[in-house]
Amino acid sequence: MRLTDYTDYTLRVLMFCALHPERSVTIAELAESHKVSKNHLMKIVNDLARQGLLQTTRGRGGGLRLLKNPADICIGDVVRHTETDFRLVECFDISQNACTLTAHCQLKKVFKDALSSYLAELDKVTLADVTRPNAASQTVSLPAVIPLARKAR
Amino acid sequence: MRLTDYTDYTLRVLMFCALHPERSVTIAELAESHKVSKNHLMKIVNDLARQGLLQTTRGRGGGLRLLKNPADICIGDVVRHTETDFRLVECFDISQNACTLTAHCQLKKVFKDALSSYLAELDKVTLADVTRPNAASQTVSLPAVIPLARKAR
DNA sequence: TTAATAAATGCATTTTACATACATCTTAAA
DNA sequence: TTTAAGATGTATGTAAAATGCATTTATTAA
Repeated sequence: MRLTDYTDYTLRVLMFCALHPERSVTIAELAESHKVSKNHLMKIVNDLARQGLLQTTRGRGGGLRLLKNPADICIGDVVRHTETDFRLVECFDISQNACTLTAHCQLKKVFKDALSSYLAELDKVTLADVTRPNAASQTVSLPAVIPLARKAR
Repeated sequence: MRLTDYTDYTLRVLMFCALHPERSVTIAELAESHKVSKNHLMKIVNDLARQGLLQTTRGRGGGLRLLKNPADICIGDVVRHTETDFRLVECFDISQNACTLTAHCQLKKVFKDALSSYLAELDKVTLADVTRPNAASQTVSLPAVIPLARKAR
């Protein structure tokens, strides 16, 4: 039960862009900064662009920019997109349901509820929350009255 | 983000035993009934025995028996034992922390809270709840006044 | 006291998802 | 028209999980 690096990196790409709203960020820069395969990041960036979260520009001087306000990007939604396999117990997958306790099996619901609860927690948080300069343990999404760090280094 | 089959089977072993409290259940029987590798079940049963959840008896007439009341076995605890890798984002693992946004990174807490919320949901449910004859969507643990199905088939 | 049955254990192999690497193409700007 | 950037597709590597196999140990019934 763990998230993929893909999800991890996706969040980092978004965070990095959110922290540098005044300029274009390149994949090479991200790869360097996070010690990650450039190729892997390519796919991540591409997916984010298809989702409409990032604007990408090719060619010299190109790079990435956030297309949405960080306060409008919810962590739960990002994770829903990047994590493809939420299968929890076999009964979840009706096509290969081999559970012989079907009549009694309430496991489905139990894990479904747990997953909902997990995602609901992530839904409380936005990209703005996790990139806001450390106001320790302030994770609940507030109206974005606190300005984002600009030109922060 | 998915649970392992190991966890899945573990729960099924426990459920099967809970549904047949009057007799010993064998691994062969479980393997047959659930179409699962006997070898895999061996390890699962062994782990459960070490945890004190199952009593195992070798030799002719041997098999498995639950050592606890199903109402006292909480699904959350079972999952905590079987799922070993709860790593969610890299920052979780301090030893290889390569996050360069450390000052800003509140991701850790976010995912930690989500995981807590997930497990808390599972903690609400016991083995008795999920083996009780289908009183649909009755998943909250009640005092075990409702007798378990006996000699049920 | 031996044969049969069942679990325990250790090691080997297979499978699969994920991660990474490589090659080529397209786009845009200097 | 060259250079810098992303886009895309394919191939390869890798590690965890799942499965399989062989041997050992314990128990009981004949």
